[in-house]
Amino acid sequence: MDEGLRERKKRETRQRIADMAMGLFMARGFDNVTVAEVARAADVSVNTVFNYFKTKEDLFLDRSAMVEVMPAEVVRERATGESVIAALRRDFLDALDTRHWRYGFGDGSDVFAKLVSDSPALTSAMLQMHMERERALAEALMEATDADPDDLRPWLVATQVLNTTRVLTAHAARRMMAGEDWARIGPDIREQAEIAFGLLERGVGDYGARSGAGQDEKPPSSAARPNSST
Amino acid sequence: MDEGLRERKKRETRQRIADMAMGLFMARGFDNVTVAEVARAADVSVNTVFNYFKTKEDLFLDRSAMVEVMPAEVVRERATGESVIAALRRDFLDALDTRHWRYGFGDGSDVFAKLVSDSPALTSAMLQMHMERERALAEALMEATDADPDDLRPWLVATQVLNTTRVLTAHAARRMMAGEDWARIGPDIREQAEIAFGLLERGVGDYGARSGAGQDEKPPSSAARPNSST
DNA sequence: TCCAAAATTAGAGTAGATGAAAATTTGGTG
DNA sequence: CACCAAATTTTCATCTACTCTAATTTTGGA
Repeated sequence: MDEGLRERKKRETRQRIADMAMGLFMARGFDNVTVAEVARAADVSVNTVFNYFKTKEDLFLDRSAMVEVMPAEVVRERATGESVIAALRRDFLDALDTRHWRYGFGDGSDVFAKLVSDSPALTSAMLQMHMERERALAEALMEATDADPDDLRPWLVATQVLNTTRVLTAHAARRMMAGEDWARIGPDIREQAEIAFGLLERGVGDYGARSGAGQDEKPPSSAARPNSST
Repeated sequence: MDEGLRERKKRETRQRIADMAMGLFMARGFDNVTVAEVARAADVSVNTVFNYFKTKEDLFLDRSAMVEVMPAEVVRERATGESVIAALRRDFLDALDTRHWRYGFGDGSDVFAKLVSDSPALTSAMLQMHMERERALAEALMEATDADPDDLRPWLVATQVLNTTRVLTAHAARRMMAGEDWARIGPDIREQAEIAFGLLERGVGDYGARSGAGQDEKPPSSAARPNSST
């Protein structure tokens, strides 16, 4: 009773389309595959494809769309006394250790990333998804802090933390795509993550301040200065 | 000798196309105007339009594309002893005072913003431009700090500061679009900008940390705590 | 068995974009 | 001035994503 034959067939059809699409995309790149080809491969009409997926990009993003709301969830479920940054850092480092795909650390994340970076359309779609994540996180932060609508801090914190993880993820992806071994990448990313979240928590400070002396090369000033909390 | 007749005509044609396009977009919205209409209005063929502008979006962004590199320039030309954040804050506040369009504070920026927010295609194009700005700023920061390619701090700082200004600008635009008077918006934005750049410089800290007491509402802790520098 | 709703398909059309080959315009030269 | 070669524009043809409407088929249940 839970799911009639009709519902099941629909789900199967949708899945078949998505699978065939992904297969073709992997083999030949997103832009080099037409929706018509996907339809043929899935043995349906083009209209049926667009019936299940609003755009061609959705064929690719289908699953990853579920990750969209996750940072917001992490914040909502954080422990008492845990700061927003602490919660998100914990989540990020956990994903790093377990090589979870929610931050692009999964095993096949490199081909995924290459597919995206090779296609302007997909890149654009990923950006939109990123904005959606920001919005969701900002809303969660507004709830969490009871901020009034004109307080921009939820939006600022949301964009800062999500762009931080985005930069970290992108860097990891770049190195994975270059064929580097995860045994080397993982620890490096962790190190960079500590720095990155440090910048977030304790601020950028006088990063890049020009002084007479040559302390510019790797400013240890702000990033490394532990001046508050924990 | 500086500019032959040929060059001048090209420039004029390009300008005529862009002007006609902008006029139509303003009047009827970006998505409701076809390239064919723009071509007819400018009295050229569709292919000529695409000869001058790679995409329809470029018809709209033409000029604003020049703003793309500006934050990077500001950093490159900052004074000795001035930190990156300080330089960009100075530039931002200056634009705020003078209502300069480079941060969307110009007089017609609201219609511009409305046009963008009403069109998914334009919104997407703006996001791409934002990423390009980030890349340019990150490169400038890499130069400025002599960072090696695997140091992510330039990228982190770049994305944080540019997204900060983006949030501030977006908020101003929203209120301008709502018809609010600049006399009210301007000072508010300045106030929010102080908070925002403060978060950047001194860090998010334990923003949103849940404690037993009810100090969550507007956490004065991190944002307001002057714990380092200047 | 048959009906009504749901799912799929067919068909026509729009818009952005690309490519190549004609046609026109332009700058310079004999 | 006449003419050539290069640059510019136009014309024409084509592709692809996507939309809409009207058949057509499939399905669940009476």
